Amino acid sequence: MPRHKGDHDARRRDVSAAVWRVLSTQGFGGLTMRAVAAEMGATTGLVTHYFGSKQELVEHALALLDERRQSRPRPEAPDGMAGLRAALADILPLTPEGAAGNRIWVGSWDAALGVPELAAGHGVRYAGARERIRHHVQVAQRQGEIPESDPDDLAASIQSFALGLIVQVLFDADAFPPERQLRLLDAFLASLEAG
Amino acid sequence: MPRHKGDHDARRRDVSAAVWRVLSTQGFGGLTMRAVAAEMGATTGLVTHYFGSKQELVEHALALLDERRQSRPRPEAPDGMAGLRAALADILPLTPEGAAGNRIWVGSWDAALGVPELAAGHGVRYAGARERIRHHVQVAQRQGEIPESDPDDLAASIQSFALGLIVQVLFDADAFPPERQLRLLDAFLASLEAG
DNA sequence: CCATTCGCATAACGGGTGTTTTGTGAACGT
DNA sequence: ACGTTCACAAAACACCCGTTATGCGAATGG
Repeated sequence: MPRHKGDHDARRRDVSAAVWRVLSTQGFGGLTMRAVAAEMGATTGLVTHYFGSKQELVEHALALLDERRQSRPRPEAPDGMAGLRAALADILPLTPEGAAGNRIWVGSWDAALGVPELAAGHGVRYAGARERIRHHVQVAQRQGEIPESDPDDLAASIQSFALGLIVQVLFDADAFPPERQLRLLDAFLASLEAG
Repeated sequence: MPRHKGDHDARRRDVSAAVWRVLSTQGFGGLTMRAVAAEMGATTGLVTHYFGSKQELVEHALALLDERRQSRPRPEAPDGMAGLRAALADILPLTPEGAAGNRIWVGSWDAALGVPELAAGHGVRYAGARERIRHHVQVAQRQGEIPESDPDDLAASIQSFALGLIVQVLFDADAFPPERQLRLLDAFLASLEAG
């Protein structure tokens, strides 16, 4: 008979948080059962108690990456240009937490590209993101904020810009403080409006 | 007494090529001495004979990445907009070889971000790339091809676009055939000209 | 020819990995 | 009060890693 359901889930979240911390400092190459255990001052017995295997643990971490992106506090998400700007600003590593998430995300690429099935999963994810961008683009075009041109290509370009900016920020945070990130984003969006 | 200097160096290149192949398929997470040896149908004894340690082997592989970028056949590299387009097109994964190089490059990010010293090295590299882009931008501005605005920001935006496009191509090659990559690049550069 | 050196296979070593097993004290139901 | 179940530590397991030693056939040079 389980003591309390909440306790178990709460502890599981603790382990999950430790995984998150290890990933954000050591990357996937440094993610080991013992590292996670040490991160919470415990032994591997605890980790395997809540996550049966390492793969399960990694999958949970990757699922969290998605989850956190989707369930962000999205105060007002209008369509069109304003919504696009909000969505992109939400992705950028403007805060330490955002940087950690992006660092983990970028770090997952090496392992993902090595496993076709994982790579395909990422590919689908990015296609979905482009789809959402495309929606904003089309609304913006309908409202006359952006001149008419292939919305798929525009969406791909916009996501290219955001992804590449994230990578550069991770490798040179000093050169890309939050205000510059937003300035670059706004300038890019303005160039879209000018066509 | 060495048999022939050429033989030794040639064999070393063979090992290096095997490392390249392993990296482009398994990533850094799958790069092991035994994997390299198996890739050339040999044993780890051969690998350690030509590269004393794994670190030496990895460093050689990363040095190759830089080398290949710099010593590309650069037929005509004018300054300004044309040179910028050539430089960016040269980086994109338009061919299988280009895709392999970029896949290895992207794959190195996880390990690099985990070691501050390596991360700083990448940061410097990207700053250098931005510097080169900035040069083209300033020439283009002087020639009136691009309206005046902060060249540093422009360079950062341009590199963002290129980097992000590379990542998207790696994860969904079918959606980004070479002609679309170039079309997106040209459209992006055109939007710069329009300001 | 023969001693030497090279090229590499073979195999061992210590250490780190994911996983499994075992043990144990505390909390719970009855 | 007691047997059961839980949460976790402790330790053992087999495996894979990078590295190092050993051995040996073939080529080389005197």
